Amino acid sequence: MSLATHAEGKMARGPGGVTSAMETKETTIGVPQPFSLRAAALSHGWHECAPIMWCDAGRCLQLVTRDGVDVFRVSVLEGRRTRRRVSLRVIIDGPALNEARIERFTCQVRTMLKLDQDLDEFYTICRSHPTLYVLERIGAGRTIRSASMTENIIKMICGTNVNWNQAVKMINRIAQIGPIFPHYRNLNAWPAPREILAAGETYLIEVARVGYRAKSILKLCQDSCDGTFDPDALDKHAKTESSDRLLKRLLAIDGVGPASAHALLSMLGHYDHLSIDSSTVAHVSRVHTSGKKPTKHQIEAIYEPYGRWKNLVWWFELWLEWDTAKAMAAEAGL
DNA sequence: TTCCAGGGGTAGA
DNA sequence: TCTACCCATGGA
Repeated sequence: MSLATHAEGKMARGPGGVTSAMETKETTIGVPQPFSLRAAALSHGWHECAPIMWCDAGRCLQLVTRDGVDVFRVSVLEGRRTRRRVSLRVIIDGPALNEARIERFTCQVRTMLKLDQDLDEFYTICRSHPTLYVLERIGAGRTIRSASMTENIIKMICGTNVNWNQAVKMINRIAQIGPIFPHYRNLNAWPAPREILAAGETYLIEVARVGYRAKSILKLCQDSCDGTFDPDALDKHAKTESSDRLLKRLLAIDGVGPASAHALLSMLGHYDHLSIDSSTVAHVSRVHTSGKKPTKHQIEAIYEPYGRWKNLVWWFELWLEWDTAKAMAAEAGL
């Protein structure tokens, strides 16, 4: 891991109002090809939701994150690209940047972009797929998530039964509960469960406008604080448990039903359960059933041949219909 | 005004 | 297990 560093003139406020010098440090992560940071960042709508941002002009993924009471900005850019590997530059701004913190934030980036997942088998499927064969050329195939599963679950609950723009507004208003990174547009890190609890049902309903979802969000935060349920332990379970076992854990969460649970399962790197929602039905109707509304069983049958990659196959079939994906395909000469 | 969106919970059959 | 209905919200 290479490391470059310099201290900036700015000061950051620490515990008890004590200030410490803002620093900037940079490290790199090597990613095997095929990989495009832009394709991963724009793989679905999470990049529109604080504290994650994508700057298309600068081709930069940004995250406001925290360690204890300190708040940091993490910027990720593509560096050197060879035939085999892409180098990612990870630039961290914040106070008291020691090795442990840099390692912690680098791990967050790896988790968000699922960089440790081997997609060779998925790309083999894509090569003989009528539309997905372009993914390898674009460098697409990885989907973005938030580093914390607590954050992913709350965002998923906000996305139920609303159009996406409305979900983004709910999520961004919840994010405003979190501590501010004062040196860059006053953006917030994602709030801890205890901070959401402190903001209370009044904030969630009257400010964040999450409606009936407030009770589910507060219960998740309460269970997390009590130690009754640790959402972030799901990442540990995902390494050893079957998808069915993980699914049971996810479905036990208030406000998480089959569609959300299957999407969350994908965030944990398990793609063997289809996330069937209104967009799935619309996509399958357009692409597979000649405009006829398909049943759940028909959708399952269509994607069954893709085995443990079925949810990733369906998602990227839909993704390739988006204008951003079409533009990336055009740039790749496809 | 009505419908619906990147659904979930619950009651009743 | 399946179906119907209700749940807040806000854009179209």
